Amino acid sequence: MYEKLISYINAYATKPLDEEEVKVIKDIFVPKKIRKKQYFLQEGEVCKYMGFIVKGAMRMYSVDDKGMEHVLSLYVEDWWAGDRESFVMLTPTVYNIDAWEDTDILTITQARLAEFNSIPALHEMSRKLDEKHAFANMKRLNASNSLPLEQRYADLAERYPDFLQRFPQHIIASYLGVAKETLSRVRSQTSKK
Amino acid sequence: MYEKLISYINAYATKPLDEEEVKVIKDIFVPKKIRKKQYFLQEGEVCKYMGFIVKGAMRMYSVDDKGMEHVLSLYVEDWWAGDRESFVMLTPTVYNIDAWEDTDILTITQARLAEFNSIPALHEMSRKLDEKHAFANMKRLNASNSLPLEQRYADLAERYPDFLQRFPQHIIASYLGVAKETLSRVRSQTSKK
DNA sequence: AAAAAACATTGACATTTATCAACGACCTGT
DNA sequence: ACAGGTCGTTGATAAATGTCAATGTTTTTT
Repeated sequence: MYEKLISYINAYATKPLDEEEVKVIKDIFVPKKIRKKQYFLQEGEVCKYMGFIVKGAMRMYSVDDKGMEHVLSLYVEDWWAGDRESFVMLTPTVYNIDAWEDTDILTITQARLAEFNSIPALHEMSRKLDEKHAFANMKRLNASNSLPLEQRYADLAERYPDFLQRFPQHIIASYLGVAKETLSRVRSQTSKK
Repeated sequence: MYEKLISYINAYATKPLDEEEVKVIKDIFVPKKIRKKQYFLQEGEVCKYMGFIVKGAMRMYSVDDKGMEHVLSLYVEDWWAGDRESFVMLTPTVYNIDAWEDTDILTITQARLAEFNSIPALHEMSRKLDEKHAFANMKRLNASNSLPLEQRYADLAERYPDFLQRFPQHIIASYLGVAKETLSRVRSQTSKK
């Protein structure tokens, strides 16, 4: 259960976790199971936990005026699920996160994370994650304004092939910011080439 | 010159800077002037400095295959200019930043910032900035997929009225991810109501 | 096994936005 | 003062995407 998390943290760290730290990590991260279709986070709540996905798949989405869902993030193994803004600022979230498959996660609260800032590798990872998210979002934003849909889909397929395997096309379409019919047509056009 | 930066850092800090720390800050941030139209950062370079804008206005943009510019960020007083990804990872940037007005900035290098991680307020601010950027981009992404342009423009006008004053409309249009003609038409429609 | 739900595709059509071109207003540097 | 650039607007048209509806398939549930 914890091996994945340990090696994930070490991958981000300058100095790997020592035995003592590993013990602490095992202590402060609480395992949970989220069944398919169940919420991990709901609009209006404060995001109390960040969750490291050991096994499974989840999605984050918002719901607009007309009740339409807009997928903002997809998560599979080795990703973190949660709304960092809500988590850090303790403000109510405007997003929802639910499980797309039965999912095992390791959760940590803000209080416990702050408490163990003393573990440099953990701190470093957390820091780098923020940066990584900021970049990733910036790039998506840039792409959505400058690249044709066909290319954005191809990029996604290359970069995160897992997504295409594990989420249905209408979810992928929403993630790319287009109607499911549009994605369907772009795909059929592309495959004819 | 430094007052703006000091109070900016304090605004983010749990514990304000003490005198000693203020002295250090003044030491490690180097003031620079960037004249209108000059580059602060160019595609292909590593972003060596993050710059706190004391006075002036800048923009970050990318250039696509066809030579079109896409504005990703706009900066005025009290904002940070730079590509954090490049800055932190020491990788070449794909963005350009240039001055839209004559600009005074306070710059800091990655080495010096790391060196003074010991100043908690500085560290805290840097951390929170990452989060803030990630959120802001996430929200823009969400908005661009779920809100009509008219509303996105109205939101921008309300949230950052400065931008509309200080950048021409074709820059604002690019920032919103639409052609300048489209923004022009949306504006004229809106004003008729 | 049957029924229900979720999913993907296709067609017809409406809407939004991009593109290309032209024009005039307004800076701005010399 | 004027020449050149920047800026904003408008029109005509094309392209991309959204919406609505129908259909068949697959998957899930009972």
